[in-house]
Amino acid sequence: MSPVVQVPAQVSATPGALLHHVRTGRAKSRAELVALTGASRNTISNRVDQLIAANLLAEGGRGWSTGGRPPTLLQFNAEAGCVLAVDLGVTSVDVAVTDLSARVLATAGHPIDISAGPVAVLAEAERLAREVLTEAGLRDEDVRSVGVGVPGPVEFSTGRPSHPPIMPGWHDHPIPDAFGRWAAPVFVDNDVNVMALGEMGVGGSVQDVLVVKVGTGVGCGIIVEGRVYRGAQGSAGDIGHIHVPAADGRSVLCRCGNTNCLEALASGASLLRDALAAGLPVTTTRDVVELAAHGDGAALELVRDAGRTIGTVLASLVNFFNPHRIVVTGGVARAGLPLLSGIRESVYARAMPLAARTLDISVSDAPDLSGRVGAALMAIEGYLDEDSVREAITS
Amino acid sequence: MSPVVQVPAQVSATPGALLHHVRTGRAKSRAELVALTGASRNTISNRVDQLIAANLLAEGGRGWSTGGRPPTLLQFNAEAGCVLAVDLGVTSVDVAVTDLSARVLATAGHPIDISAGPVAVLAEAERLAREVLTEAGLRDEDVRSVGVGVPGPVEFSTGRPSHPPIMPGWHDHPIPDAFGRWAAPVFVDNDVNVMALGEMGVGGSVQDVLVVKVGTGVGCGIIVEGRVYRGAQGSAGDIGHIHVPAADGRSVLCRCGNTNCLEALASGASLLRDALAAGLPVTTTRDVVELAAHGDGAALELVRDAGRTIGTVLASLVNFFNPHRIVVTGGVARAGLPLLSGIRESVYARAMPLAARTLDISVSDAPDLSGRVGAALMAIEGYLDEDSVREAITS
DNA sequence: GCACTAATGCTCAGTGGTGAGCATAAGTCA
DNA sequence: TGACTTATGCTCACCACTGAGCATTAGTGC
Repeated sequence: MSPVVQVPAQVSATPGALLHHVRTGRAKSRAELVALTGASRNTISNRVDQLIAANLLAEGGRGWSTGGRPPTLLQFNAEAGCVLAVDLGVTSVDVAVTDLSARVLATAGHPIDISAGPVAVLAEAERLAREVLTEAGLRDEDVRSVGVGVPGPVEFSTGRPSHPPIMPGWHDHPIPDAFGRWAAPVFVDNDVNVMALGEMGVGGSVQDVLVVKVGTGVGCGIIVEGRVYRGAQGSAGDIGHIHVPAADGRSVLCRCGNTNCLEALASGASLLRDALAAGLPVTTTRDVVELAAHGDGAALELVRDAGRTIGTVLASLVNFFNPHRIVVTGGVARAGLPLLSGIRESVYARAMPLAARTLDISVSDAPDLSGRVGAALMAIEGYLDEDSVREAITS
Repeated sequence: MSPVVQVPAQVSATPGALLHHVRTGRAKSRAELVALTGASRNTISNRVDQLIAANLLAEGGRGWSTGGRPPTLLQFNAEAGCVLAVDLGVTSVDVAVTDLSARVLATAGHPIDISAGPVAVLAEAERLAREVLTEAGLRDEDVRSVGVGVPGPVEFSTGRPSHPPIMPGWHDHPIPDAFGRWAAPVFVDNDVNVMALGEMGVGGSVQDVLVVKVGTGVGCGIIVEGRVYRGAQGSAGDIGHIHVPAADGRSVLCRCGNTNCLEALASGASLLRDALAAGLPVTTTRDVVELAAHGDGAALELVRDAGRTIGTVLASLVNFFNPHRIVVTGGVARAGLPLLSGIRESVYARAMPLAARTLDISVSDAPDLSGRVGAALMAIEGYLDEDSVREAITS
């Protein structure tokens, strides 16, 4: 007898699922939805009608004929509302309004110090949110949900930070309350998880992906089969304090108290420290990255070296996790190729060929934006879940 | 507005799901199934009747009253058939027959050399399978499915090894065909994945677990939310060739051609090599493990040292993956505490406290058996899937 | 023994998805 | 233009699950 039969992967046909299939482009017409879900034409037709009545879907002309009547194309009505996306960083807060397909309609940012505490910082975030809404010509009632990324561990279900090491005073603070002005659900998560969503994009395929954020520190978002993986305590992806043997045998003290943590040797903070030590004319990490991007030899070598160090850790993780793809983002990722080539050098040298051969390592297209886009996607997914959609079509 | 509302985690109520809930002990009566699944009493009652008629469930007396009529207890009929479990090792093949709750009814093994090729080895496995069936007093028709664990990468859907490094001649060989005598589906997977299932047990909770096999080589089975994680090419968990800096700065050549791979420094093979170099009276890895288990100082220190080395790698993986639990199994795991304490020493010293604090690191209760039990569980899960159950109750 | 409660069985109307069948719309192909 | 094909709409018998209601069984507590 033959072994396992390939399961036809029966796809759900609930209203929310149908909407999702159209949004992600997996189906563009009623007929494709029938083929994809296996549900009857009747069911699909009725539900699509409901979704159109609820203004979530719209008919958009005719498609290409394949020998008979061409299908009526369906498209997601991304203008049926908007979401607020908040990217809380260590030194700045960035806010955007996007439509329901995460297209940025307006954005604004402001330098802050995260250690100023939640009240001051969140007040600034709320101010910026009102500002971008006005700029985009939207009203408070248009806001469907709010997504917030923060640089530390968060209890996702309550939206409260959980003993964040670099956010003094934020522990257990109810972040959602700051956005009470909008009668909308607020979703809060760690910034690397949020960025991981941003890098997956709207039609994020069902894949295993690592999103490495190289900013002031180093973190990693983990996507298992298209969904964020959080681990036992929600601290999965915390690779910044993995122990790394320094190439030259030196011992570097990390802010966590140990020596030779990954982010003590290769991060925005370490780049700045080493650049200053080398006498380069810089005052911020951004300066170092800019220098490297403009081809300054010393800065370039520093960035490439950081890449090599990160790559040694990623090589181990590639063997262990065997991802389809690794995306590098965060402030230092703006340096682009020098960082990437350093990472690739180490990974391809040290990871097993089977896992490394088809592995795609790339840098984010817009490292600055991925936090906001990810927060928007988180908010959109949260808004368009099964329950909300059901509610929308029955009311 | 409040953030995410806790989802009531609606549990499936299909026949296969009901069976699963009873098997795993999540529900013990019709009433509990109603409460667990949210389905109507009617539906549950009908389906349970069908499952009883199909001989998959049985009523087993009355439960404890909570003030009214006590529930009629349901139990899984584990004697409704048996499965064959085959554990293919590098130097031996072990076969067991188990009932449908993975209880071993009979088992047998035989030394082989995996490099003798698939035809000879699988013939021996088939012979042993017939032997254990006879010993357990079972007939060929009682066999519901077959599970096979092999020491190398496998394309799960076809049951064929995929360029296995230590199984010359096995590439693409259709292992299921060797068990054609039994009109039953054959499931084949990598031995660490199989062992991971074995360590999870029948009622495996929905958790994130790493199962580290320390045998001739070192491998790792990954359980994400209760299910085996395989990665992009199915090579996830291949931690044997992660690069490790040797504590004493020496450089050890691995069979893969690189230096200082984890399994070059800490594995059954390296233990034997180092024990021989130290002049210990041993000829196999098993001898070294026995010596350590009996308290020989030199062997003990070798094992503990291997544990420390493995622990350095696991410390990184704990930060990255944040598992609930790590289970150590395989031949070397029979050494028990010395290996475990070495691993714990490194992990607790180097992993982040948040992830390490509640982490449970333990050694398998029966390292020798976990391959067979895991193969049996894989076979049972494969047999009792939704489709098979549906077929069983309608025929 | 009696009131109460919980688990289960059975019936029946209501609801929603299925599949077949028929009709229609809007293309392609010869 | 006419035959064919595909996408979609609509109707209707059928079936499975639901939820309410009623009955029965087998415990607990007084």
